[in-house]
Amino acid sequence: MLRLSKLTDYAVVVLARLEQDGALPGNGRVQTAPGLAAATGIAEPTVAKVLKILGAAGLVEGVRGARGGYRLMRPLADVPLSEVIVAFDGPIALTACVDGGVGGCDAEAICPVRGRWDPVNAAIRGALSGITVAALAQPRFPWDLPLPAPANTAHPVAATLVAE
Amino acid sequence: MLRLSKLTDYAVVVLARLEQDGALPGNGRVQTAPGLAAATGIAEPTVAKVLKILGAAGLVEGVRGARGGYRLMRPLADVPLSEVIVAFDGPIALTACVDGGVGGCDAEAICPVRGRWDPVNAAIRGALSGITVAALAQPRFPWDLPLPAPANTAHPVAATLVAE
DNA sequence: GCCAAATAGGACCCAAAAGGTCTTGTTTCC
DNA sequence: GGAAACAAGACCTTTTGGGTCCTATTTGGC
Repeated sequence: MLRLSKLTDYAVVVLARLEQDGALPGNGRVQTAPGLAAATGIAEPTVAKVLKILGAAGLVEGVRGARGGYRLMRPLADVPLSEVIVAFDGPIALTACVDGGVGGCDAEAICPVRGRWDPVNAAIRGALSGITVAALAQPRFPWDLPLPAPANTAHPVAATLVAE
Repeated sequence: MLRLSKLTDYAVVVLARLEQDGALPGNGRVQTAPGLAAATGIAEPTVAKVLKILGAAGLVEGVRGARGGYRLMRPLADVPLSEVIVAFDGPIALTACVDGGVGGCDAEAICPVRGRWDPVNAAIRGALSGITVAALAQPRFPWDLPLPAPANTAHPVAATLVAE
């Protein structure tokens, strides 16, 4: 349905809560999975699963043992939304037969749209790379956002497309 | 998985084939569902289903009876990709709790990203509205594309994002 | 007037994927 | 040594999409 998984949505909420609680790199603060579950209203096993995936993606760091917990590895202003989506939903591609894939489609010889989806996928990727998780979580007004670090083209793009 | 349904993919192929066969408004030419199935390699019942949905969306017109068939109602250069996606996948929205939806999420009171997904969805919609079905089907080189009618910003956007 | 061809519309079944929960193991602090 | 918390994986349940089939209706040709 062109929807991303619920876990991705939960992940954004959890990440926002971690930053709100000050569980950032540098200081020693961490936040436990049960604590995040209580704060966000998401079931605790689900929060644990989300944090594990975020840890594997390098977005959070787990501290084991008593008084352990999780902390962010980067401020959310440096985390593009696409990175979270890729961690939970896999590579961003709208169709299977894209990005140079050769096998799998038995109508390849007569398919008139072969390879044509690539710009579409690139457009989606770009749009999602240009929005940081911080932009979803904190500010009250989108025009107050700091521009993301890698691509300064991101913001004008979003602004243009919103006016669709 | 941030994928659109296979039916949407089939729809683009079928639409492209219809235009290729000259089943356009104005002239009397139509193309039958079995004929399209043979030409595209897609199973005939599936093609029939795709055509029914396209007909309900106002993209193709069915002519009943013997020597009947389907024809396009608009040239594909006037059909934004988003229109096809909406017909098969429903409204383009990455999450459930967007666009002013109030009920359904029991953590609404404490959710820090409430309403924040809207610009993201708008960006995706805009990107998909700026690409026509004709752009996916016919040209050999993307820089030869005619600019879509409603929004001339579409092409620069895609070009920028491809360079991500 | 009858038959064949083709769309219209819906119901139905199957398979795959996602969501969520649980269990076990490991680490660290008190 | 015990408790608290993360780490990793297996498992089950539910939902959704994909695909097929059936019946009704319409129209052209004989």
